[in-house]
Formats: sequence, structure tokens, C-alpha cells
Amino acid sequence: MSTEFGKGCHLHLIDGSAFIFRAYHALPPLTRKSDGLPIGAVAGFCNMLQRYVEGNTGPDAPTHVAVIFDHKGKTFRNDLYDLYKANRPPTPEDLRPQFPLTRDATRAFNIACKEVEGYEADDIMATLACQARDAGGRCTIISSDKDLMQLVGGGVEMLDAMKNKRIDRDGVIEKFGVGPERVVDVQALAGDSVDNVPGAPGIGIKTAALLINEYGDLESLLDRAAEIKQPKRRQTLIDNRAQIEMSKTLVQLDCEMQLDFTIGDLEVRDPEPEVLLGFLAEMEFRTLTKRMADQLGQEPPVITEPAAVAAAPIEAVPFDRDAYTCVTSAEELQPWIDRIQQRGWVAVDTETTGLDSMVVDLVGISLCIEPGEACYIPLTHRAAAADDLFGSDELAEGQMPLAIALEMLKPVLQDPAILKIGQNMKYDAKILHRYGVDIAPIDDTMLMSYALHGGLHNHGMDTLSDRYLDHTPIPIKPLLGAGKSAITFDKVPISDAVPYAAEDADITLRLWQLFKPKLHLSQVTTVYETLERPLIPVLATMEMHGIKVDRDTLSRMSNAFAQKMAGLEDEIHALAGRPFNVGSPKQLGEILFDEMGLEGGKKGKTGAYATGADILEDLAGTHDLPARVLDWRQLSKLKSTYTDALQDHINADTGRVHTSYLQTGANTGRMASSDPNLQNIPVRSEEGRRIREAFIAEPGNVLLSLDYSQIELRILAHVAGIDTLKQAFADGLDIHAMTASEMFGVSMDEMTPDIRRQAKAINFGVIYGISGFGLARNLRIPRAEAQGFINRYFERFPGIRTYMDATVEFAKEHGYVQTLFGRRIHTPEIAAKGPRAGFAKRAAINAPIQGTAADVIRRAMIRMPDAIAHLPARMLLQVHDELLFEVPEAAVEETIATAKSVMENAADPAVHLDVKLIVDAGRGANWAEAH
DNA sequence: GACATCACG
DNA sequence: GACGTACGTGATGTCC
Repeated sequence: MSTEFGKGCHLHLIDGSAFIFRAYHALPPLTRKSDGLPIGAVAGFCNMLQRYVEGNTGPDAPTHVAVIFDHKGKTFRNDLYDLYKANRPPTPEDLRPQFPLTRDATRAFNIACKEVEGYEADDIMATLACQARDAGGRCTIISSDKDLMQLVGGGVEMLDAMKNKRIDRDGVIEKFGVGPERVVDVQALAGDSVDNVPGAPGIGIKTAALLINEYGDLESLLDRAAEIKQPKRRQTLIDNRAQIEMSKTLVQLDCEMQLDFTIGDLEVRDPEPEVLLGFLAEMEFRTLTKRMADQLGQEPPVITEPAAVAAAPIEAVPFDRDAYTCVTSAEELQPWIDRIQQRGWVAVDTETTGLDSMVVDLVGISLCIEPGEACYIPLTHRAAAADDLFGSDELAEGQMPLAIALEMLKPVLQDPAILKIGQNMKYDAKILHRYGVDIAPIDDTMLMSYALHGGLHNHGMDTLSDRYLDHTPIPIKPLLGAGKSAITFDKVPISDAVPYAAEDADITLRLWQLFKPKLHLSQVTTVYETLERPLIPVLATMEMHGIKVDRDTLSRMSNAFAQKMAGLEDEIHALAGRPFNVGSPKQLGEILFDEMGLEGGKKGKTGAYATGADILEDLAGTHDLPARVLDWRQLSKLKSTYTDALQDHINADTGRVHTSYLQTGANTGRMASSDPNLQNIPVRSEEGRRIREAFIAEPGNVLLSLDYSQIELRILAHVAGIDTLKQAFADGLDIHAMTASEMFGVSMDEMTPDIRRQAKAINFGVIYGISGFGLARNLRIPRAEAQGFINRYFERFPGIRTYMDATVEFAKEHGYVQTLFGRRIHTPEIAAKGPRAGFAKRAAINAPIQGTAADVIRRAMIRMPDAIAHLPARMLLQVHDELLFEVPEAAVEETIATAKSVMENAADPAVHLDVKLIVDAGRGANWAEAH
């Protein structure tokens, strides 16, 4: 949303850095109780914002507001004078981690938050103040920094928030002895010891004002310096002319910065109570949370008291498999429960009869409270049978009844004051849910590692234990066996199960102790707490709902495909002159290139002929056989992967298919779906799309598909700051046609589908880290021509080049890139030599775009359950930029409106995108119709 | 278990 | 100047 700024409007600019430093020095070094994160400055900052917001009433209230921060690192003034601000004391160590939190705080108050690399906050405020004045509006700069006084006048004033004193033209004259327009002249002469601006030695503000008033301005003074009567003063000005002129450029603020936003974007917005209170509670500001809740008329969220601080250092306790306890009775379990309640947290792991959490049975539970102290509670292990062929239905000796164990553990597992720690908690949560336990609150070491180490390695327990605990866990293979003779965990003897299961909980607890403090050191606490952890229950619910799949439809299709394939196979064999396995690329290659002598060489390290679709398509013009093979392959894929395999995934109890989402599946922040993968159900080909007819809604319901339109290109337009693209999206243009029009000089009316198609390929190529070769292959055009397209694209949209170069540079410097929401994707290969460098570069360019899009839909998914709680709608699937719902017909319209709004506003308030997100909706009795 | 292929965003 | 290249996934069948 953005409104025009003009007459009658009033812009407030808050000097964020001044707020931070004042807050930091005004308060004792407070730390967050739960983890020791320093938060004193953030607390003071929030208090100041709260008081500011509270006092914003009456005729003087702002219509627009922003908090302006200094961007970290050097500014253009350092290029002018390398000693600029060189004698500033270094930033205190405990203040550093608080800088990003003050940005978070600002956004939590729903106030615009701006900073620009290479510039100081003062320049941004100067530019905005000038813009506000030129537009005929008012501007109040909330700061007492004298460097800003040059801006006063013509509707611009300053406000010293501490003294609640307005500074107008008279105030400036009082301070500098000259009007605002001559302040820089005085500063250039007087210098500034704080900012290390040299000025003229021996001349202070008083003398400077005297001189400027006498000679009119600095230039005249310097030109006529010889006329000065006092000899010392005269000599100083003559000797130091260059230094004085340089000082003026240092203190002169830049009123003409190019900003990627307008004042209109800074419109005052009310805080969203949920977001603001959530942030304050996360910071554990008890008093402020309450005060703010009162002010907003909301119930304050509960901030749990953290339990006593963690125990022995991790290295101090060696792993000891013999030290683990087997809990066999209620009497033995009770002391563990007592200790968990004292401690306030526990690592939990469940053992089950398999991997399909919708089907398998609970076999046992392990717990760990302190490193090295873990227990396993066997519950449904089977007794070894005499013949040992089929096992026994009898429970093994030495186990407490499942019902009793659950009855005792349930209060602990559901206790809001006890944190349950797990590795891949979604799995355990789903299992426990089937036994009537809704586990919460939780932490998940797998997701912590994903937030910390995304891109470096996978996040399975074995990997993490090896890497971070220097300990190889007991392998499961020897216990279960492999292949046909594999057994399920309930058949494992309890004596073998105890060390294995208890060790998993032990490892999980140790990883948690290690990762928890690392989260905020790496500044990914927010990612973990707002993008990862809250998604667990959302995904668990979606997976448990599943989607209805009609077996008969699939079965009919399968038969039809089989028939067609048989026909094609005969044709292919006839064309080849002999029968062969059409499904074997090796045999096909030999037929095509050796026996039939078609053009096209060997490829790949294995020496086999490449027979991919692109190659066969090229050959299809010369011969019928490759064309038939392409048809056959398409059918074969559809039949084996979809119509056949999908049927095996229909749950016998629910009649639905329950996929499993792997939250840590993709390095970019995307999720992966497996068993079955429901993120790659065919849609591009007409025949393939019919598979989706088998995905249906329950009677009386419809499937609802909501998908983001061009989300990655929109994000690219935002992050690379491409005004033409932003405008095109704002105008609702066909973005590929617009690109074509810009690049090829074709007007939109003269657009042909082919030109548009080429532009579309380029747009996608850009997102992927374009190369001439890649584009040439994709468009099947000469490489030089493709390179020409790319060059023209970069000429037309120079910001894209800049973005790409800057991203790669960032990756080289930091070893990671990040999304707009702070997710870090590590790029360990970025320094590699040879072709691997190319891969790493393109991945680094793509990751922030793909990752930001992934973060956006995650935020939407996390908010969705509450948003649609009043509706009979259920969220079923996520396909990267699409959410699929099942909803009774009567509630369709309201569900569309609600869910669409959640999705379109998902970036707010954490990130304000310059480009609106648009969501398209479709509905139908099945997925083919809905999409 | 590696490889090739192909389904999706 | 040459290198090989679109980004991110999962499932299937062949072949060793």
C-alpha cells in the first residue's frame, strides 16, 4: 500500500542509531533469561518506540513514519576521507548482536525500517526530508544530532525526544549562530572531534559563526581570507583551505540519494497485535509485553520461565552405552518424570515398527535429561518365538503397559512449561498424536541444524553426531537386518534396543545444547523460530489429512496406458528391425547409433550413448523410431510412477494418500515431498494432467488451488531493484511480453507467441544464473545469438547484473547467501576452481530468490491454520508456490478470500516487498479442474 | 548402488 | 583461452 505524500501530510523520521545508542547506555546490560542473548539495547529501543507510538495522537500526529538506520560497513565518506569517524570507539561486543534485533523490533511495531548500504542514516533522512518539503508536507526528524540541523526549515523541524523539545530555525541559530542553510559552513570550519572531521585548527563554532556571518558564506570567506585581521586566524584559513573544503563535503548531507521506495510507502500503520506481542514475548520483555497488550486491548502471551541453566559441558561426559537405563515399570518411570519436571526440558525419541508414521505402531520411548543420562522405555517389543520364523504375537517380558506409560508421560509431553527436544520431531509428533498425545512445546535439532548449516551437509542424526559430537551412533542395520530378512523394531531384543534407543535421545540432547546458543550467534534464531519450528505442527496436520485419490480412475488409466504402450512397442520393434528393451537407454542407443547409423555421438563418463528427450527430439525429424520412443517413454513414466505406484500409497484406513514433507529437503528453504512425491504430479502434458483427475474432493467438497503468480520474478524485481519490472507488475502487464517488448523493441500489440516464448526463457534463465550455452540449448538457437539476447537483457536491466555480481561477491566473502527473511544458504563450493565454480555461482544467484519465495509460502502456511480456523477448510498440499485446500462447497468463497489474503500478505510485516504478490485461485471436483 | 531419464516448481 | 553450464527436487527402471 502506498499513498501520495503531499500537503497536509506529516512525515516522522526516527534516527534509529541514536535510539539504539541511547538505549544501550541508559540501561544495564540485560540478557534474555532463557539463553543469555544480550537484549538491553533492544529493550530500551522497544520502550522508546512504545512511548513514541503511545504519544502519537492529536493534530501533530504523523501520517507517515520510518525508522532510519545506519547500514553497517563503510560509507561514501570513507572514500573521501579514510579517517572519517576513525576515532570512534569500537562497537561493544554485546551490542553487535542487537542491531538486527532492533530492525526486527521496528518491523514488529509495523513501522517502516530503512537503511541503505554505503550511506549514513543522516543522508536517507536528508533525502526524505527534502522530498517531503518539496511535496509541500511537513517533516519532523526525531533526533538531537546536530549534523541534521542543516535540514531544518521550510516545514522541516527536529524533535529531541528525550527533552521533548522542538528545534526550529531559531533553535538552530541558537546552537550554531547561523541559519540552517549555513550550518555546514560553520561545521566545515569548526570540525567535529566525534566524527573526526578536521575543520580548521583552532576554530570552534563561535568563531566559525562569526566569520560566516561576516563574509556571507564559506566560499567567500576562503576567497577573501587574506582580508582577515587576526594574523593567526588568517594564516590558518589560508593554510588549511583544502582540509576545510573537504570537511564541508563530509558534513554536507546527500539530499539526492536514489531510494528504492517513496515517502508514500511509509504510511503509518497500526501494529498487528499478534506480531508485536509475539516479538516482545520472544524477547522475554515481561513488563513491556504486558503494557503493550493493555494498550492494544489484548491478552498478553505467556512467557515461560526458563528452568535452571544447563548442566555439565558437553565434552565432559563421554558416551557410555552401558550407562543407559531400561525402564520397566511405573515405579521406575516416576523418578524420570519428576526430574523432567524439575529440569523443564527433556529429549524425546520414539521407536516404531517402521517409517510410515500413518501406519506403524509405537514400540518404545526414550528420554534424556542430561548428557549421558538417558533411558529407554520398551512398550510393545515381541517375545522371540520358538520357531523364530514368524516371530510371536506375545509381548516380551520386562515391559510396562503401554497405556500406563502414556498416561504418565502425557502430562509431561503436553506441559507448556516443559520443552520437548527431538530430532525430526514431526515424525514423533505424528506417532504420538495417534496415541492421543499432542506434544508441545518442542525444539527440533534437525531444524536447528538446517537453520545453522543449510547448504553444508544433510541434517540427519548420524551426520550431526559425527560432525558435532565426534561420535558415531550405533547403526540400526545390524539390529534390523536388510532385505527380505529384515525385521521390525518390535522384534529387536530389548537388551539390544536399550543402548540404541537411549543413545538417540542422548545425542539429541547434546546436539540441542550445542546448537541452541549457536542460533543467535549466527543470527538465525528468527529463521528457526518463525520459519522452521512453527511449521512442524502445520505439516504434521497436512500429512495426516492426506488427499483423497480414486483408485478406479488410476487403475483405468493404467490399463489404457499399458495398451497404448504395447502398440507402440510393436511399432518400435518393427522400425528397429528386431525386438529390444525399449526401456533400456543402452540398448536404444546401440539401435539408433550403431545399427541404424543415425548422427549423434557418445556422451557421459560411462561411454554410453545419451538418449535423453532432447536428443530424441532432434532425431524425431529424421526418423519415426525416436518419436515413438518418446511417446512410449511418456506413457511408461505416467504408468509406473503415477497410475501404478500411487495406488500403493492409498492408505487402507483413510482411502487417502499421505505424503511426507521433508522440511530440510532442499538447501534453498524449499521443502521436498516423498512417499509419494506429490510435488511432481504431471501437469505440463495433456495426457499427464489427466492423472490429476484422480485427486478428488470428498462428496460435497471441492479442491481449491491457490498459487502465487510469478513469485520468483517478482522477488527478483524487488531484490535487484528493477524499476521497469516493478512497474510492469504494478500495472498487471504480461511480464514475459513486457520483457520481449523491452528487449526486442516490439510493441505489445505486435507481440508474437514466439518472441514472447524467447523472453520467457530468458526471464527464467536469469533466475537460474543465466549462461549463453544454457539459453542456447533451451531455445535451440546458436550460442552467439543466445549470448546476444543475454547481453541485451543486461543492458536493458542493468540492475540484474549488479545483483548477480553482488550476490556472488557476498557468497565469496561470507560463505553463504541469504534470503530477505534472513535464511542463510551456505555456498562452500563458491571458491572452487573449474566447472564447479560455475555451478556454485549459479546456485548462489538462484538461492536468495528461490529461498525468499520458499520463505514467503512458509509464512503463509504457518499463519493459515489460525486464519481458516473458523472455516471448515483443510490445507492439504504444498507444491512450492501453490497451496491446495479441501473445503465444503458452501465455504468456498470465504476460504478463497481468507487464504488468498494470507498468502498475498505473507511477507508482511517482516519484509516489505516493492512488488505486490498476487495469488490466483482455481476450484474443482478434482485437482485437474482446480489447478 | 550408480546412472539415466523424466515428472514438477 | 578453455573449461562445461541453466536452479531446486524424487521416483523409476536398467545394469553391474
